[in-house]
Amino acid sequence: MTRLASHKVMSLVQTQGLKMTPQRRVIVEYLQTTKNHPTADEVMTAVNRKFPMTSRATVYNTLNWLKENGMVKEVFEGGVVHFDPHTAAHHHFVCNKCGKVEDIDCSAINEIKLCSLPDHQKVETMEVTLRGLCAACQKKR
Amino acid sequence: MTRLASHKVMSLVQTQGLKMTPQRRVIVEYLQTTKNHPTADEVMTAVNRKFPMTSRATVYNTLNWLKENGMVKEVFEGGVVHFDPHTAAHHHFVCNKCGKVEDIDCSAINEIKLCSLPDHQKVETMEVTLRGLCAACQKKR
DNA sequence: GCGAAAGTTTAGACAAATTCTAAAAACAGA
DNA sequence: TCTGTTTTTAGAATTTGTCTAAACTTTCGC
Repeated sequence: MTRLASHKVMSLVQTQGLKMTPQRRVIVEYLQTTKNHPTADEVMTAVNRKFPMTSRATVYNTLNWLKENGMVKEVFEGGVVHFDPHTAAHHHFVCNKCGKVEDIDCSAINEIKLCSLPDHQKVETMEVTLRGLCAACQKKR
Repeated sequence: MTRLASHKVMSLVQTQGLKMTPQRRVIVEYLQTTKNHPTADEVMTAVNRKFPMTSRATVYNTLNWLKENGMVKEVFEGGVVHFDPHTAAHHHFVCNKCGKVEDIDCSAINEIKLCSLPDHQKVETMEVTLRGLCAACQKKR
């Protein structure tokens, strides 16, 4: 369940000769504490609660930088791009009704066995997306 | 390997009290024959070869209507939204190098067994995304 | 601490993708 | 054919994301 870790961000900043700014700090903090997979817009809103002048460019630059360095993953669910700060191997559950995306621990899914692929592709990683009804939407029925 | 079937579209049209127009027919035909996962823009271009006046709105309306009725799936590849007319249960292989997406037949992946989910979500469908190197990119090495 | 060099942020312009709107056109049934 | 409804169309509007140049911070040697 490895989440985005501050010390990793700090060492990235150092080894790349970058600077740690308050904006970057707040974006990383928000990603660390959120339970969801926020959209760029949700990150924007959260950051603006602390720094009302933060521009879209800063949010996108920071998210893209984190993404390029493997600190967050981009996921597409319900027609919208989300950012997932949970980068260790894991899977997703998407609610067909409310669109919410939840992390599913690797251990919940038994070993997946592949038969040989038709085109002999070399598989490096695999991820499973489950779809259905989340707990909350089941109750609403 | 079920692909978008005309008779299913026809019965959708009937049960929903809609009309089968030439534009809808051409969009469905294009989706049936393409080997790829086209973007909305590619569908637009294809349809305009037969009906040069077809507007964006019509293309998007039709694609969204097909999507809402489960006749096509929206997939996100290389930062762009594509439409996948191949709706029977199947999986995807994404090349980490060239970004190409290939359909993987269900039979290539053995039964996936779920342990009980932490939050008791009700799973309806599951799909696997494999990532690695496609045949072409392996050769280029 | 101070100041210079480098990296960063900002606001707004820009671009692409998608949705919305109002009027014109096409369809299906009487 | 007439009528009412559904569709299509062109273009405007919105959304999402990128780019730019000028102003501003951070870092680091002094």
